[in-house]
Amino acid sequence: MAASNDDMAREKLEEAKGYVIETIAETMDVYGVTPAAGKLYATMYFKDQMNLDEMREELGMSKPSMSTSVRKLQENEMVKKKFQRGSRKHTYAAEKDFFHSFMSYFCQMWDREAKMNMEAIKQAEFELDQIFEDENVSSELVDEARKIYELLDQSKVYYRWLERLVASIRSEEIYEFLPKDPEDKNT
Amino acid sequence: MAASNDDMAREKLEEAKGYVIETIAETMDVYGVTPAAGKLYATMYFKDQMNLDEMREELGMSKPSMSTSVRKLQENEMVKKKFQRGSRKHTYAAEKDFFHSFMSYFCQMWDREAKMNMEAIKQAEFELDQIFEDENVSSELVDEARKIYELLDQSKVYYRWLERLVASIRSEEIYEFLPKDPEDKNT
DNA sequence: AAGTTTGTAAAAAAAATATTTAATATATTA
DNA sequence: TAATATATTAAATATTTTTTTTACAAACTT
Repeated sequence: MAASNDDMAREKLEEAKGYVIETIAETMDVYGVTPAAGKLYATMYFKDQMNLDEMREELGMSKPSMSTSVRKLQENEMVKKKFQRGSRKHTYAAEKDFFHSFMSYFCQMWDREAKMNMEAIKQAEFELDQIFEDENVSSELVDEARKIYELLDQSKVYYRWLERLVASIRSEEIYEFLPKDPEDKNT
Repeated sequence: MAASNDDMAREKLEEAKGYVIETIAETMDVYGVTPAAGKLYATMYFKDQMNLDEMREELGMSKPSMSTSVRKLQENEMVKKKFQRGSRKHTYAAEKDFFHSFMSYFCQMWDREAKMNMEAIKQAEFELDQIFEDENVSSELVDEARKIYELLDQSKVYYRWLERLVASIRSEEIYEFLPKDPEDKNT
């Protein structure tokens, strides 16, 4: 009868993992990954490490699909490659610290958003300045240009804020304002 | 010759807007919208308000496409419907405060992520507890279950943090730690 | 160095998503 | 209330994205 208890326990254990795997996979779109990559990460989350063949086996998908998914997850620093001698298979481990994944992904996104838009605004301001410098332009047009200029100027406040947000997350300063675990006196 | 100067100025003005429109559209994927919706928002950003026909005209797309895009943008609170009497056309205005869009979109996403995963973890814990309560389960299996339990317990720290982050953004407390505009003494 | 295993790139297929056309519903005005 | 204008839904089409199949390159082993 001991085996039967263990069988039931095993089933419950797998069910427990199943709930979480499914939900992580479902919410991984927040981190901009495909369903396959989401499912893969969620699966790896409960494993110590996996190689491409184990992934293919576990998810029932092709190896190149695992290869691309794992690469995408590496870009977001949600998966790390483990160097292990003795086997020629590459093995990978899921980053289990969600704070790290959060930082890596959103900082990357926001950085890109801020930099690209700041650059575009700079170009736009260059054009607008030429309008302001030309004394023969009608005042209606100058007013219109000034309105645009002010709109862009205002938006820079946001992009600069985004950049400071990114910096405070990367430096972990943000956790002084918003502690990871307010109960825990150690963090 | 005055007209010529105005023509040149007009061209520069449109070019200036063009740079910014293109880049906003390109970076709008951060806010999880389609290219069409991104382009639409970027276009509306420089307008006071628009109706569906003007959108279709401006972007050269179909009206239902504008209808769906505008609805998606409304979900993220990036566009608001303007009630105006006299015309039976609905008109819409872009939210020009990027802080508001940031809040609306990310809080929605993170809220969903935290709530769904917390719920899944609760279900998983229920299953695991049954294993712990059964004295006939082998110690190997109990250990395995305990490892999972601890992993999930640790992840709750992150989800709770996400919830507090969301709350601090919605309440605007975050701007006490990270002011919108550090130069400006008014905000 | 040859043979084998593993990983990735390129091309093709499949699936998912977005867009349009056509049809319908809703709302406004007369 | 009927006529008309506008918006939305549904079905079909097109496009994009994801996944797989196939082919190739790199790395390890003997």
